Amino acid sequence: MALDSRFAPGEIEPRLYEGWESAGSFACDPDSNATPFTIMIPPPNVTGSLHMGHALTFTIQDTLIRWRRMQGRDALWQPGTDHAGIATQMVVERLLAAEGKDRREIGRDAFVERVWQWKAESGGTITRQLRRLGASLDWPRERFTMDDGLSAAVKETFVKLYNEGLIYRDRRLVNWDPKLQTAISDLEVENREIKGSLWYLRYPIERQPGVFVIVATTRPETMLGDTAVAVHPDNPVYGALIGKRAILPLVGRSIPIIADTYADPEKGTGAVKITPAHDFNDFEVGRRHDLPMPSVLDRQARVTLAEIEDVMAVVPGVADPAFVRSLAGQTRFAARSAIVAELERLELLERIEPHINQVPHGDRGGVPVEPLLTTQWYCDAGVLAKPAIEAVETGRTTFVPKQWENTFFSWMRDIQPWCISRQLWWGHRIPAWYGPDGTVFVAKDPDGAEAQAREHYGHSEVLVQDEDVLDTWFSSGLWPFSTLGWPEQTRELARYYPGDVLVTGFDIIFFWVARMMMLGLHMMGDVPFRTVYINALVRDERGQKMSKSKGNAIDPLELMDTYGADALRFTICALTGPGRDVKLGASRVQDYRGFVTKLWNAARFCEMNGMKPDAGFDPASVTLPLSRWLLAETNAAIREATDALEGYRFDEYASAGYRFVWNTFCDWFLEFAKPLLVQGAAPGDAAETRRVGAYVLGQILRLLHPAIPFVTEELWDRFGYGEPGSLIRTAWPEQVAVPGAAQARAELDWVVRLISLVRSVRAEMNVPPSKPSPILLQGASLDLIGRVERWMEAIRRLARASDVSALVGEVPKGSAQAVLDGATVILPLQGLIDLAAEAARLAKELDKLVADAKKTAQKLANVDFVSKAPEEVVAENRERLAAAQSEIVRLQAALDRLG
RNA sequence: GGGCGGUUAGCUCAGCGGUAGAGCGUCUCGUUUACACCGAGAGGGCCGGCGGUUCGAAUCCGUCACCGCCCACCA
Repeated sequence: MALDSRFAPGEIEPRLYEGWESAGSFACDPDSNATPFTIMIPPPNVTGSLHMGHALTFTIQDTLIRWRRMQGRDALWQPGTDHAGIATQMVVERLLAAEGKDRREIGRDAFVERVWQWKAESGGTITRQLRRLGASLDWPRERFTMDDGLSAAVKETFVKLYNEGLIYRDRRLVNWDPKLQTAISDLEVENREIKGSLWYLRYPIERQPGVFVIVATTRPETMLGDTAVAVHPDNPVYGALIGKRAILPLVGRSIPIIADTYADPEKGTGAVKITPAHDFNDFEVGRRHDLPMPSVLDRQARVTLAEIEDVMAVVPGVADPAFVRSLAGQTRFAARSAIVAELERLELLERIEPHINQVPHGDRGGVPVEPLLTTQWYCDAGVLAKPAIEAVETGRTTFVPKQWENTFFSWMRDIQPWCISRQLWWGHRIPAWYGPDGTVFVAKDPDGAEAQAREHYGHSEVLVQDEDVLDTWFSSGLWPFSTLGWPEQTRELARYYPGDVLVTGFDIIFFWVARMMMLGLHMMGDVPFRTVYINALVRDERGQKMSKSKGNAIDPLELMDTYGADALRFTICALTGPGRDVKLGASRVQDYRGFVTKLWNAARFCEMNGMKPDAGFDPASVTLPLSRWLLAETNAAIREATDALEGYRFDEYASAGYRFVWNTFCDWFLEFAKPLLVQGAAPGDAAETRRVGAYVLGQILRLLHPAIPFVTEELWDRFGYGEPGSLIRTAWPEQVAVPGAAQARAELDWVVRLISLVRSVRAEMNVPPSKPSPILLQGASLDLIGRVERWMEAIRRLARASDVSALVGEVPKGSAQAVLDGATVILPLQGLIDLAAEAARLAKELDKLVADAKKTAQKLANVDFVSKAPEEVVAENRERLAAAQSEIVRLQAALDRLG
């Protein structure tokens, strides 16, 4: 069965994954008695393909779920994808455009059909890629936010919230994306800094020729819809104008000059134009003063004059309706230029200042958002937020790291009504129907709506369903329970809700986490998950956010092809500390690929030396110090790894595994084992070493399986630790009782330090490895001499020693010397070392020790320290001083001998 | 404008009251029963600045300086 000289992820990984999947190894078991452990996948967009952020979050989730599964929990990692309304609709619209078609041409039903068709053909990309990563999702349970069950959950929720008055229709200003021609929520708006201008406009005061009120604006094109100028009631400059009227230039409309505290005397000129239909603040001012709210931009953000036509008037030198009419149908940008030019011509442009402002853009469409007055469906998030806030305050749900709770609170405590309707075709169509007179009937299906209508009208009526669909996040918000069968009361729902951990990025705390909390608490009466682990954001090697447009995105699939999924996964674990972001480049993955190779080669060595799994192995039965030491170290590694995972410290988990495999198992255990395994070694020792080596390798494979499932499973199978493919379901390692552990550790620790010391001296003195030297110990106890006897062979090999013995007689001339605990270590190397260099080396060591001793002595001479510091700290310093002093004596003697 | 992070070895980051750590890189040496995707060794840091608390501060508090992020209606 000899292992190949290299681990070949390309062929091994897919084979193992198929094995696990077909064996049902990822499945939860609702019938089991085990405690459930549930992670709901944040459903990736069905249009998506795996990017580095996915690789990170899903690696972490898979590591957690595999670990808990090994701990014997009934683990459910619920898979699925999101229909992603806008994103998916855009993808299919682009396809249509390539065929020269438009969705309006083919009609709603045909378009939706087309999207389903697209989903059937291309929607599996992301799930295939998740498999490639090794994600152990319970695939037969895969759900889609638009499938029948989840659609039923959406309708159920909508109807309930509507009946409770928590969903309602309202006509107000909404963020409108003119490119996609749909309303979007506050969260879908991102501010971009744009270098623009601040235009100062002169609005003539009525019947006072030559008198103007000057207003500053960043959006001169909206002036067509101005219905007032506001000044602060205490404004010293413009206060006198309150109550008078101004003439709106170009339009000729007479508008009042009103007093409103919104107008800040410090900003602009202190007087502000009010355009209620195109600015959120102005809308509020308009409501307070009962102003008209004409829209002057349509759904494509082109100028429309229908609502101001009747107020336009010719005012020579100020207003010219003919000019205004020429703007109709122009884009807001064209209209801006035209209006500014015209105002300048009329000498109504006071001045222009350069100005940097934050311009709201739609995050999908990428064009500036236009506040527009429309009727939309809203969800009363304020009411739903209260229990969600309380749940986090009382710790029913906790965030890791905890600081993210502040982010959650700050948004939830100031939450705005959530606009849930979208003017799209792809999504959950709003279950509302309208009668001929506009009466609204909300029901789960048309029959329900008709029944309501019959009751309302006393006879049947033709009803028309609302054209709009729901915000994608409405259905995602139900994900933690809709995927479990709700509104049906399934046993899965009873068993797996609430989930244990939600793993996600901070960027969707508002979009998704908050909505799940609100809807989960309201619909299910309990939080959707106990813990929210906010994972790091992936950045490139220079710390820049990865994005396609910047061209700095690293493709995880490419990395997996080159280095294997395990290397990528281990890298992610190793870099995922408690901080905020992870800088990841190909070179890091290459580095950690070395670890996978190291493990593979260590296993090869074990195999070559006949280390075979033995189910009957009893760790308590070992007698060799090496075995006992290794088992004690294994215990420590198990504790560290388990603690790290408990605390979501994936970096510490990875580093505990890394250190144990590389520094403990390979660097020392295998090296110490070599002399025990050669021909001629004591057969009993060889047998025990093989057994303990095989046992610990097995523990290593278990310990690392959650992070690097493929290479560990492959080795597990090849060695025959269990049935092929069984590691994934094998118990997580527990610490074992090791007799004589403390003594064995003390002994091995000393041998390791002796070897390291000799190596260090030889290297510093440039002694060629081809020139072994004896090691003489001066002042060593009988106990130490005993150790030396036991470890003679290992010390010979690893420290390049020809022999090790107690010093008899004088120290040979020209020896290198060092101090280890109470003994002087002497390497007779006459002729091989430069005595001056050796003297310098010893002097340097001595200086260091003297400085250390002095510092410690000073500390101990400080009365405050001795009286106030804890007893053990004082004792520790006393020991430190004593040890240093004894070492100084020995080093000084060694230096004197060199003379 | 409000809030949150960060500033530790050349690079990437741990450590968060008891005399500075890791990985990678650098330099030197090395092919010895796995591994050169390797082994051995070495060098390298007034822990951003300034104050304070403490017997003791990289670690706690204050303050300043940069860097990054989130939120916000500033004409």
